[in-house]
Parts: sequence; C-alpha cells; structure tokens
Amino acid sequence: MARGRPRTFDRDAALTAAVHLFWDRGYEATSIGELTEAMGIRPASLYAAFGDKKALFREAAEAYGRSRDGSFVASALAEEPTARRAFTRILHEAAAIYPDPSHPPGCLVISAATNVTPQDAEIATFLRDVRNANLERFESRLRAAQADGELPATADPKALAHYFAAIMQGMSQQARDGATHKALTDIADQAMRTWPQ
Amino acid sequence: MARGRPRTFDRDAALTAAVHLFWDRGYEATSIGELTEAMGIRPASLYAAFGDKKALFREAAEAYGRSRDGSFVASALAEEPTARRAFTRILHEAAAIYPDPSHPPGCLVISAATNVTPQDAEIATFLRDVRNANLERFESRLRAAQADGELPATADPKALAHYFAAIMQGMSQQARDGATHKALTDIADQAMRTWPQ
DNA sequence: TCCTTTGTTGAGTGATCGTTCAAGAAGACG
DNA sequence: CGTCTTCTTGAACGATCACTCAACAAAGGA
Repeated sequence: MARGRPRTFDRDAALTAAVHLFWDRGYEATSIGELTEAMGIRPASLYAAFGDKKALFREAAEAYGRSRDGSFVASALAEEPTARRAFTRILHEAAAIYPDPSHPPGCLVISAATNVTPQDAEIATFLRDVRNANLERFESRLRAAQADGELPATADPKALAHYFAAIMQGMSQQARDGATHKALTDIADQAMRTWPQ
Repeated sequence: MARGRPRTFDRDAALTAAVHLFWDRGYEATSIGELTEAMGIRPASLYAAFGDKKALFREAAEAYGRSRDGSFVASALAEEPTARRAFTRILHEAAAIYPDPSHPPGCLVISAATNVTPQDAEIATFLRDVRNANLERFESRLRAAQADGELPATADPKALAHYFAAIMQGMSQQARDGATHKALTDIADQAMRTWPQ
C-alpha cells in the first residue's frame, strides 16, 4: 500500500493554515498565492492534494467545525442539562472565543463568505446552509425544553432561536470590529436577561 | 458657467444603481464591468464622473446613508422623546427595511466590506468607522437617558449600546440569509424585553 | 466661425486571478 | 534492476481585474 512518491508536507498542518487564512479574509479575498505561501507548498501540490479552491474551502470549513473554536455550540447543546444553561454557556464561550487573539476574530461560518461573486454563489450557499442548520438545532433544543416544561407554553421556540442566532452573529461581527472579551460578555449577559420565566 | 460637453447620463441615477450593486454584493465582489452595465455608461465615463472604484464606493455609502433605508436610525434617535421608544422604533424599522424585496437585503454599512483583500483594507476600515460611530451614538443616547432618569443608575450604557448594535448586525445577516419580516420582528420584540426598568 | 473645455467611445494597458502541464524526483512492486 | 505510481517543481495558460489613452463629439465664449 501507499504507492508512489510520498507527500512531503503535513496535509493537516497545511489545511490548518488554510483555515486561518479563510477565517481571516473570507473565501474570495484569499488567493491561491497566499494559500500556497501560508501552506508552504506550490500550486500544483495544492491542487493534487485538495482538488480546487472551492473543495479546499469546504474541507477547511469542515476542519473548522471539528475544532474547539467551531464545535463549542454543539458541545454545549449536547452536554448541558437545561436549555437555559446551554445557551448561557454558548454565549459566554462565544464571548471568549470570538475575540481570542490566538486566531482570527469572529466565526468562520458567519463571516467567510458574505461578499461573493455570482460564480462563487455555491460557497455562500454552503455556509448559509450551515447557519440555517444551526438555527434549526437551536429551535429543536428550545422545543424540547418547552416539552420538558423548562420553557413556558407561551414561549416561541422559533423566535428565540432566531434571537440567539442574531446575538451570535452580532457578537462575531463586533469581535471583527475590535470588541473586547468584556464587551462581548456584556452582550451575552444582556441577551440572557430575556430568558422566559 | 457649465462649459464643455454636458454629461449624457443622470449622475444621481447612476450612483443609485451603484449603491444597489455594492449593497447586494459588497465592494470587491462588484466589478467595474457590472457597475458600468448597471449604470448604463462606459468605464471612462465612470472614472471621469466618480474618480476610481474606491471613491465611487465611498460616495455610494454616503448616498445610502442619506436615503431612508440608511438614515432611519439617526431619524429615530433624533425624533423619539425617550430612549426606549427610539430603540423600539429602530429595531422594528430594521425588521421592516432589512428584508424588503424592493432593495438588497440587510444593511450596506454592515455587510458590504466584510471580506476584503489587504489592498482594499481602507474600505473595510471606512465602514468599520461608520459602525463604531453608530455605536457611540447609541451609547451617548443611552447615557443621556440615564442622566434624565429614564434608565436606572445600575444600567450600563456602553454594554446596552453594544447589545443593540449586535442585534441590528444579527438582523441584517439573517435578512441576507432569507429571514422574513415576521422573524426579524420577533427578534426585535425579544430584544426589547431586556430593557432595564 | 473658431477655440476651449469637458464627456463619450472603443480599444487596450499591465497585473493578478484560478488553474494546468511537462518534466523530474521519490517511493513501492515485479 | 527496471517499472509503475504518485508527488513536486517551474513555467505557463486564458480570463478577468481596475484602469487609461487617443480620437471624436457637444456644448459655451470670443
């Protein structure tokens, strides 16, 4: 097995470099030249290993989703016993992660494909679908909380899901605009004051 | 006065066309070719009338800010007698304007320069400065409300300003993701439930 | 009428974009 | 050892990008 000349670079490390570039600049504003330089390889190696730019971006988005910075939402939803604790944890972890200087600010899924040429519309659609899937995960968690009696019958799970998604998108953009950990924590605290009792 | 060959196109109408394109796609994803086609002119006429692409964008952003869709925030802050009424109106007007199908979804200032090449960083900075100026306008209005006794002394004007700005940024992005007027109104209503009493 | 000024036109500038190709290199297999 | 397969290298592809130039056109002023 493993015939042919072996790859001379670390594929995972190269993918991580691509994640950081796409995260920082977005899909179209990141050129193949910048990618190859950051990944330490030549264009032909990139195309042999990852396909084309769109396939590389999709793989980068998936790697981001598996990383701690991209999976904290799913973890909180799965691990916390109540919806209230889950959303409190989600917003506070977002407030800590989004402005963390060890990586680009904000969320890749939210901000990496907002300005896109028609020929790259599929990339925008790809991330939009991820966002809308997260929205539905929020709603179903809140619907379960309502069935459990944690949320009152008067609460509107879909409206609350949109609300928390909007909070996270706003926090991501403000992190990209330079907001601090404290400023984002204040937003999270303020946002949780609306929790239906 | 008015010497030389007169302009054969309506400068304001051309600028409006540019506003809509930049609003829809963002700065870099809008090419000069698309602009000249939408504006009904040739490249040389565009450069003679507006300078270069960056100057055209800046002028388009200013025109957007003067339009009803871009000035409703300032109007509400100036016209409403209380801060609470001002922010209620702002969020509900955003919920109505952002998804309005008669123009591109969301807010140009929020979404037109999020993914940008280093060589166009000044455009991203330009819009970021507008957003941060709006943030300060929010804060000073809330600070005035606190001085008037409308807001309790325990309230944090800066934190509330960040909070409302985040709500609007989230609403803009969700409008671009296809959220309806009703979904955005639900967000606005939920957001106003946190108003300190 | 002729000159000056400004706008329009169509063609074309160099730079950069994503992508590919031919040639050589490095391993496994017979 | 040779052969097959895969990867790397350096150069190049056509397309598109923002932008400009030379020639012509349309107005006012003298």
